[in-house]
Amino acid sequence: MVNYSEVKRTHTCGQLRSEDIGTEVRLNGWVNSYRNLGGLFFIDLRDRYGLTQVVINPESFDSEMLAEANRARHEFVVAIVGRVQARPDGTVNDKMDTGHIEVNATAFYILSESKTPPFEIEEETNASEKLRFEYRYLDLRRKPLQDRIRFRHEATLCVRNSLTKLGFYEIETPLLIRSTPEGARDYVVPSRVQPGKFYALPQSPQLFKQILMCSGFDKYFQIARCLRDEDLRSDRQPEHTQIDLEMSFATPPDVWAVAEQVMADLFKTMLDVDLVTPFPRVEYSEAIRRWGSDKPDLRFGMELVDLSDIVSDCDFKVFADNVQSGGVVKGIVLEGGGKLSRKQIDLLTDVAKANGAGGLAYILRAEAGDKSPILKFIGETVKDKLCDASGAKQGDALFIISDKREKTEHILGQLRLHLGREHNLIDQSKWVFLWVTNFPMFEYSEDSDTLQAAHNIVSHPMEEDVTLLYEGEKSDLPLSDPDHPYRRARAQQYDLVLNGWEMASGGQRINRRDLQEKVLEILGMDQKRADAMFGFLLRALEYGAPPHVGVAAGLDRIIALMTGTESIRDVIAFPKTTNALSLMDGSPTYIDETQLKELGLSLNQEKEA
RNA sequence: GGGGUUGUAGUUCAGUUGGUUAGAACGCCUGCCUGUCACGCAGGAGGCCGCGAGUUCGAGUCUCGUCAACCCCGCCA
Repeated sequence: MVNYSEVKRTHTCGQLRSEDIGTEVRLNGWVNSYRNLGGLFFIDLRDRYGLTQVVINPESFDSEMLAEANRARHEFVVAIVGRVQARPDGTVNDKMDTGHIEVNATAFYILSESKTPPFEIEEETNASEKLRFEYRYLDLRRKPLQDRIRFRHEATLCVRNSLTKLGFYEIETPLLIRSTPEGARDYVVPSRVQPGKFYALPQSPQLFKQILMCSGFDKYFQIARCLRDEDLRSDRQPEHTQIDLEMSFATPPDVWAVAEQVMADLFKTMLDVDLVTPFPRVEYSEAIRRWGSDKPDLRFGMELVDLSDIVSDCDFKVFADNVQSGGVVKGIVLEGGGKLSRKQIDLLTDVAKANGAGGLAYILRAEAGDKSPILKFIGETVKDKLCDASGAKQGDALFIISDKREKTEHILGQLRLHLGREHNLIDQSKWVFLWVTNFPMFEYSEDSDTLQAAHNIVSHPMEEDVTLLYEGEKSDLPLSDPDHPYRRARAQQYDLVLNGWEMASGGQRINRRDLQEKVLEILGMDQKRADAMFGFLLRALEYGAPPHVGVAAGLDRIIALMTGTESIRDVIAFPKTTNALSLMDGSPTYIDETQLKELGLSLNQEKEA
């Protein structure tokens, strides 16, 4: 057994260049590949910094050590001692950063053996995620993952630097907090010292950062872990990381400027991309109206066109009646879509139906003439008007949805995205940021006939809409009516959207107890319950709470977008599956009876054998 | 909670109408090979066809259930 301190590396595997020729070096690393030519023997040694070719010449090697070198296999950890030399003419490898040199080994030691890995450690693997998650330590050895983890570190550092320069303090908030079961489901942690009671893991540091504002910490930020017990997606993990920040004596434009500065620094530092600030801003209502989404992807056009007026008294009852009863008829135009086949149209209809549409009307403007299943109902005149109004020209396709306003816009928004992707209308090289502002305070839930916070219970109403919160209780309108005062109230609440992804969300917070209580009341929370749940915040608001405003940005999504991957699982070292399992450590697990007993818990469900 | 796709060698996949001994590539093992870098050549080992029932003379293939991975809807203030 070799004494490691004697063979510890002097250089990394990505370091050596032609200037180092002649230097005596020691390298440590993993055997990335080996090529035994029957005597002459090559090993590519890998570490996080790169690859270096080691050549082993039997003539300069004692037989014992040669046998050892022959024993080396993929992923063995080895140490070599040798001299850097130029590669012979014609054997330079331009694909490698270290391709002009090699290390001529004089000694070789196996530091740690490896079983045959379950999948090959190479740049592009086609191993399933299931297998990659189970052996995440091997998956993480692959260059794309190494690069993304490095990128994430540097990006996070950049964010810390930017915010520090802007005068923000990084302050940690607790992980064990009280459960406030509004919104997402909490992960809970039983207390041993207080049997029967539970902590919750934070869905975000929201309330604590507001308390910090009350404490006078002007400008706060945190790279904060947030936990939500909800179903997963490729862009959702049970634990994700937010760049969370809050500032006092400020208004939304102040926070936008900070967020824009952080993003601009980040994109300049990491990608050498110059972002144009300030980012465009659009009101929520306008975003919905024009793109059918509160997070529109503006890398392509295809805006929604309102066609209601044209069809309000046409002979096609489906359209006319819908408009008469308060619905809308809107459309989008696919340029060059006039030649879509029946089958393609059927698929689009499926997309529309999956999003709640009853059907999908269309007009195909082909050379042979306009084709449309509704032509016989609407007639030539109305058809021409529809085409004119929507800008559908010869060769284009116009898709039309007729339903209630919200539903119509939602369906077309989804259809727009689908078409954008399907027909490659999205310029992948673009970074299009957008602030969507003035979200509604409340959202109506049809299931329970109640209102819910559209984003967050602490959002301050638009100043001019505060009175609506007090008019609402006197209103005769049902909550289901979009004209109810509560539903007309807008919040000083905004999202930052990048390429159709919600990247950040924030708002002006309520800093008065009475207003906060009013909002909680509208959300159906009586004073007692509000006090039990949010009493600590309400009390803090009674002792001089400064006006404050903040934002939280999803770090995982930012890194995913910046590194060009669709899934945030690719930028998290140890992600969970869509069933919230960690395949590597096998969590979650059952726990011992003694552990349960200590916590005062019993299961009402039989354990598996 | 609902819908979809998938599950066969270590890995990625093929496997006909239900029919003899389930194939390929890569990886792995052995041998040969002194300038390879996707090294090459020759040979070899390797299978609970996810799991459990059922139909059938006979199931990788058909049916039902179940588990898991991924995708979509719901959900995610």
